[in-house]
Amino acid sequence: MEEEITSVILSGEANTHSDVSDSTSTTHQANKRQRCGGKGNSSQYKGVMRQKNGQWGAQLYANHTRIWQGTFKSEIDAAMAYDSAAIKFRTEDTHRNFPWNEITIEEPKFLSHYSVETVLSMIRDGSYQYKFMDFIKAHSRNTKLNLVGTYSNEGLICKQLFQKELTPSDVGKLNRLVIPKKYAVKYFSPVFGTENENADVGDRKTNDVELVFYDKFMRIWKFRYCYWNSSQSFVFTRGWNRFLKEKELKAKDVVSFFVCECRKENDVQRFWYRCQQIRERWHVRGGKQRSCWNRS
Amino acid sequence: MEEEITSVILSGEANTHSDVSDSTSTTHQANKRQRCGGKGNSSQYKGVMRQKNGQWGAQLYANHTRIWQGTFKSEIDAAMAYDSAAIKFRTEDTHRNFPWNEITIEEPKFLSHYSVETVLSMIRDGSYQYKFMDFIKAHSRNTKLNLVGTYSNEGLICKQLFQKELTPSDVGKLNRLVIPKKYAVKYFSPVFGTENENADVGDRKTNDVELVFYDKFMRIWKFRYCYWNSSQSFVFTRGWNRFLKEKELKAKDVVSFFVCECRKENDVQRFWYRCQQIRERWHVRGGKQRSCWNRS
DNA sequence: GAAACCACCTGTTTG
DNA sequence: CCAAACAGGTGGTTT
Repeated sequence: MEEEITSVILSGEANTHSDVSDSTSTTHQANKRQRCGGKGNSSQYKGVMRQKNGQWGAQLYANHTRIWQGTFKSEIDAAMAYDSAAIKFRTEDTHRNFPWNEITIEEPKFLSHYSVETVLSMIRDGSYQYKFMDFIKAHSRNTKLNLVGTYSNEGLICKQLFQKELTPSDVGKLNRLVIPKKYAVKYFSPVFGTENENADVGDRKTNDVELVFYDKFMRIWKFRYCYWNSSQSFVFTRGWNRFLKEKELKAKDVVSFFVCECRKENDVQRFWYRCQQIRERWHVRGGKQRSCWNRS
Repeated sequence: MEEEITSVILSGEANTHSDVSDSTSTTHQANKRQRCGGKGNSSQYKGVMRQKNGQWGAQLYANHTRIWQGTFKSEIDAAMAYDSAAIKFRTEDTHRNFPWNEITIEEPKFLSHYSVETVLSMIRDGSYQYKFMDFIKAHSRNTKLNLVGTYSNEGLICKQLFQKELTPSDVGKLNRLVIPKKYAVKYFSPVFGTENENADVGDRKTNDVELVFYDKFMRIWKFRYCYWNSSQSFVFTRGWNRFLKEKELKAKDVVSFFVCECRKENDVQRFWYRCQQIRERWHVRGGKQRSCWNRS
């Protein structure tokens, strides 16, 4: 029984029809506000603070100088940006927001290839995580990708929401995953801003959001989640193809979705979605599991 | 030589991308205005009058009470609605807009199954013709569908526009009939609203219209007629499959299109398209003909 | 120019 | 039985 854990963090951001730019754009609407123990503009993470516009800023001090890593829609993103910058600007044994794992342990080596200016630039424009993961992937070939199953998810409590066995269409060229309606309305309705049914405040309901996940390697995955009027179905579209390819998903693999809470030093709870794929291609007992989280 | 005459009336209505509702909706744009001898708000048909919005209303009086059958995009539809209601609300020998034929002769029996309220409701929401034709189909089984060829088309003068031998693709699963370009531009250009080439008046050219036909049984047929940029071809799409199945069309059957005028008591002319299918499946002299009309 | 993406479309299946 | 849902498609547009 082979098992692979892929942690994915999701953040929903609404796309308007007039804003279909790439996700690296900063013009997207902010995430849905969530009062997850927010005490003013503070954060549970070091170097992270709430911005007036609802996003999260990351900064650190080195040599009595404030170094700004930029603003992020996700508190997690900001905390990770802090960690990355801390490796470059401070010592490796400085305080971190996230414990070292089999991925981040490679980060100092990755960072050594770039100047501090380049690192800051990559962090700010959002390309950092992609490039770091490319680096990891390139090097994981040498280690035969045996990174699977070694993730320590202490402090993480996950509850499965639903799962789906992938159809040939889900893994085909249609670049879409059909989310069964009952689960979509049950778990993903809020991301459309339709949780408030009597939306008479001109809060134009959108049925087009981008869900941002991170896998267990903190690799970022973005799925466009939308509703197709014509077929009356809920789907993941943009980004799903890439996920299929990289994870080598096949028909009859099973994707499970979870919601998780992450407990840190204090008792602040963070809510996540998590998805997990169980490969059952040969109808034998063996399988392969991946999982991802999705922050609501 | 078997012959089947299928009369089809066409009305074009433009689809906008913001209006993809079903055709029973009343939100579609009105048909292209046509000055076919319209004297104010009058109609050549009894009980039919032009509405301010360009549609056609139908009403009749029974027991000194005005009974409103609703508004219709097609003058013909309104006239037929009057006829149907007249059967229910008046005597069967009252004045009719259309002479009794082998189809409408069954209409009193069909109507006897419903209350007057139900009949009016069906007429108004557009479901009447569908249900009546379902009734006719169900009963035509008993008569072995020998309704063909008995249609009297007095007052109807048809001129063939073109014809096409159906290709395997036309009758396959592609759900489209390719309209040869020379015929499309010659006879169907107006329905795209591109007859006015220098359309600088903001008259957004559309290449997506729904053509509504009625067959000889006054059964409704709707074809989406559009231009495919990728293949630079004019096609019937939505609705074509249903037509194929019901008419049991096969490759090498021939479809002919006509334009017809319908002369009534007065000399008002109505223009129609008419299409006709000639079955030549076995390469023998025998064939089967159907025809349909298309109102421009 | 290819691949991805998008907004539709439809025939089967099914609770 | 039938409307809803969805698996499996389309042409067109963007990247």
